[in-house]
Amino acid sequence: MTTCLHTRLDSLNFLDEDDFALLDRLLERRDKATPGELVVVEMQKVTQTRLIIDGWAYRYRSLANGTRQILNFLIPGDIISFYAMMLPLSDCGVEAMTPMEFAHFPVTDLVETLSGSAHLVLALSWIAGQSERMLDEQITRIGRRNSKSRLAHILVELHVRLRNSGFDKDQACLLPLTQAVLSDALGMSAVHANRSFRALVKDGLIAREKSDIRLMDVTQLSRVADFDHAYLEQTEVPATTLNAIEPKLVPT
Amino acid sequence: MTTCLHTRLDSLNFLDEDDFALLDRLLERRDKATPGELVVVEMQKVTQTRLIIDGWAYRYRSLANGTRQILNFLIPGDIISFYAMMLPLSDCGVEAMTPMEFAHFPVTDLVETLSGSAHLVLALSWIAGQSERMLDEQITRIGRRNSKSRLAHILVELHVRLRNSGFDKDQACLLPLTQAVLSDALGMSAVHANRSFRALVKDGLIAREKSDIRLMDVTQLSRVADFDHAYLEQTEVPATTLNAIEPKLVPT
DNA sequence: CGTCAGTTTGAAAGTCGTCAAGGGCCGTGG
DNA sequence: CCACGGCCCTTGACGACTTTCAAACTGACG
Repeated sequence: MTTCLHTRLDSLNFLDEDDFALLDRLLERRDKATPGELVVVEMQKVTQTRLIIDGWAYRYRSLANGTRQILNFLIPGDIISFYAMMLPLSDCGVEAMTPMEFAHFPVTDLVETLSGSAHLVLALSWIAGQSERMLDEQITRIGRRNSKSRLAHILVELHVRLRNSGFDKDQACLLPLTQAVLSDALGMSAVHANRSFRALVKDGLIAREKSDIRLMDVTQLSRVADFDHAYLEQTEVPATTLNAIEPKLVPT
Repeated sequence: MTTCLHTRLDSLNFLDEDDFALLDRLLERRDKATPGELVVVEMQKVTQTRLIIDGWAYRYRSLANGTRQILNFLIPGDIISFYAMMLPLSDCGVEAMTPMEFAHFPVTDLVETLSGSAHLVLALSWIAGQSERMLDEQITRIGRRNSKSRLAHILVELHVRLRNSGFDKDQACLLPLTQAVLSDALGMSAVHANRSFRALVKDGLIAREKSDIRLMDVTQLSRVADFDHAYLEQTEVPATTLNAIEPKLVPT
């Protein structure tokens, strides 16, 4: 049962069979969610961490004025409520966008598993570090890009993330995003999101396919978005870091 | 030598003397930076992790169009380049805003220290989790708040963070921020930042003090900002999480 | 065939950025 | 002591970008 998480972690090239065995045991219990379902409720206690096997969700925050901000999108291979072990009260909600399947486990199991393998600590820290970079990019996108390039940018990011999780070029060009969802993610009104959307359609860069979006020309989209691939690069963890933990695993 | 990090971690109530001893050994080597100095350069290899002892900095990204986005502010007790152990190429720069002092250590020392204490792993994960929440809030701020409440909001956040790091009420009301810096952090033009600033001054909520900002009425500012204190709360790590690692430390 | 969610469009109003010019404070050097 | 430059703040006018409101359109589905 190879998941998208396996695909991402494989590229790190340092996890051995034992690590994957520990991981697999953690991922045994499965669950499902339907579109619109709240996987995590805002301001509520969270005791489970989840790994997305299939389907899309988003993490969001509601504001007092009735609007909401989507913080980021969650796709297969992403972890939900990773920090729940330290911060059990969720500051944001998670809503399923498509039918979903995920593995779930109590946070205590996660802690136990992590204390069993320094390799896994590193691997999940690497995932956490990548998510932080995506938040950085989300901030930059909303803060300093105009609406058209904002839209192009997030589409390219999602495409690249899908590719990194093992989807083929074609699959990674079909995104289950409505314009209302995009507007909440990009910090703009739905009407304006539509206008930016239309502009990209007119340029032949994207197209609507039912209620999905198809990327027609990723290269050109990257250019419009001024997209810098570096922040999502599947960089290797440096050997020096790995050496620093080996002595603890195999005491001489 | 009690640092602001100690103050923050003390409130967690689960680190023992040995943990602090390990930590202190990590923090022995010190260094300084002057205002405007680049502590971390964008797109360059990072081999050191730092802990801010004193002074302010910000983390930022430059864009191709010549603008930049400040991602977050770094104050005493904050860690710089925590993820450098897994992602050695920095995706953002860090610039000193005031004279700074920090502890610095090679990332390998950090990895070694962490593999020596599961408690410290949790403690630093807790710090990392908090920073992620602040990034969430930064996204929400820029995406879904108007300029006046955006400004009020970040000022209150910085105030609360300073209090959490051990500064007294008065110290935590004097922030070394120029309007140009604020505008880059809030995703607006310097001119517009000034207008929002003036509006808050006129209401008597803030005042300029040389090139610093003084908060005159934090309560009222919180109201204007629609500030929700929950995301910065110094929550305790749940006992169940702590229990989950104990067996590994003291095998029966 | 009606409903519903999602999309599309226009017009008017509001927010925000750009350009340009001027002011205050402070440290340096004459 | 004063002049000068540099950095930061301030303000007005104008134009660009974005939101809001309102109405209509489309395709999927029972």
